[in-house]
Amino acid sequence: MSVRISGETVPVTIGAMESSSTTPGGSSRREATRQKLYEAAVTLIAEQGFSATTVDEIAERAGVAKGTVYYNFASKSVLFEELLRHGVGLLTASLREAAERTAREGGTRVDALDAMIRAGLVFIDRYPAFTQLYVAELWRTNRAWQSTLMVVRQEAVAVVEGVLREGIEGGEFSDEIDVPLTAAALVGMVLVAALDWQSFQPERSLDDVHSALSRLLQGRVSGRP
Amino acid sequence: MSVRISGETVPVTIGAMESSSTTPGGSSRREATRQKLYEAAVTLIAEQGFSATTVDEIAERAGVAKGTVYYNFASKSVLFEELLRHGVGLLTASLREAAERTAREGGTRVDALDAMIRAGLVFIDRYPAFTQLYVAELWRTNRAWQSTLMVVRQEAVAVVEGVLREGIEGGEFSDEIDVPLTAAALVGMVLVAALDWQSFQPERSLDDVHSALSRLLQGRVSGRP
DNA sequence: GTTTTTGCACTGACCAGTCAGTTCAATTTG
DNA sequence: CAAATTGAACTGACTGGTCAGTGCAAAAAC
Repeated sequence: MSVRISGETVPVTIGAMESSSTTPGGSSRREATRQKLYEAAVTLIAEQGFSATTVDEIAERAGVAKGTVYYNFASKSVLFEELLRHGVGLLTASLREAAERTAREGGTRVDALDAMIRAGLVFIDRYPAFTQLYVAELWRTNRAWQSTLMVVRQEAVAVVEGVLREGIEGGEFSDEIDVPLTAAALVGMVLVAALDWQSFQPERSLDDVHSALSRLLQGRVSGRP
Repeated sequence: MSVRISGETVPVTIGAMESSSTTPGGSSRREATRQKLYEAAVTLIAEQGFSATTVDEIAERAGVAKGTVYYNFASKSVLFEELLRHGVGLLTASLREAAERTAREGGTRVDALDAMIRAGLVFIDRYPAFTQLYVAELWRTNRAWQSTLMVVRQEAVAVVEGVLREGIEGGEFSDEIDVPLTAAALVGMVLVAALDWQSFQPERSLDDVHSALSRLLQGRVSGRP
């Protein structure tokens, strides 16, 4: 069964619903297979892009039969969409944890931003392929998973925005800063610096990158150290 | 072959002209067709990605037959590669111009960076689709045009790095800043803030975005205005 | 005995690239 | 001038190949 919505034919899961996309519990065997498929898909799609990556390739790299892919995911797009949700979920949790830990330990909001920068770098260092793929898809229009991306992006950016707002309320930040734009700029700063680090100077340490970004955050670029 | 007219040596398009891919002169008809193809390709690829965009679509949107695409470009990849070169060339020229203008008018290096931020924003505002597509491809590995991208990226980033280095030499910037990383971070800041502006709050003015980024650059986030 | 996976043949849509033929503006010829 | 010629530019039907998704019987795992 399917329904036409704005020119796209969208499948409607009625009845059944077995495990559903959000994959809450499920048998651990199934979950392990899904995990293998995520891992295979993420690197292939990061390298080649979504359309250029075939389901056969994904199955082969995961060491699984093609039929298994379709047993676990309704389609190639759905696999990808769930992969996105999964990955950004990890990032958001990590950012939130960094902000909360800083607050708990009595740090300032600048400390919190700094901790989030580090958390972002650690994430990118650990999941470079995912980051790459996410950046490549985020600003595209007219794609099936567009709305998923927007929701998921907002979750992550909202964490940064939250810290900025708290800082303004507490008088730590100027109340003239533009919260959404500044948050986006900070995210971009970390994202692009980290991707460049990975791609073009992988020999640098995470601490190097972190301190360069800290300095920029704290306006210690112009003037003496 | 060439002809002298009023002291100038003017090339005359006679016969063959093979043309070659770099398209220096070429007949104006041909050049116009190429331009139409660039414009059609840039928006389609930005929306859908390279692999998901068909040559038929590009031809149709350009109002041209499919054969014409192959008459003008050796392949779909070559069309794309030349498009990349073309676009980044425009950006680099614009950044360089901003830096030079500031220097000529006696501005500081911070002024130069600020002018380059603005130039970047103006560029992205004018060519959002190109920017989007560039970001989506830049960090991919294993693609045919990988080397083109690296060269072309370095040209643009080098302009920023140049200004940073001059600022360090002149004592205006701390000599502890990490030039390549800071340049990448600055580019990322502008890129992501601008793309987010375009995608998620297009009603904001360029000046709004510019002043938010200026503030961040000058470390006026924490503390009073 | 139920769930999950396998292996593999098959289909129908789609698409990059080709090529024989057409158009047309500029040039040459009578 | 007009007719004939030239060749670059363009056309679009066609081809060979690829790939998402299907169907299913048998095996494996739990």
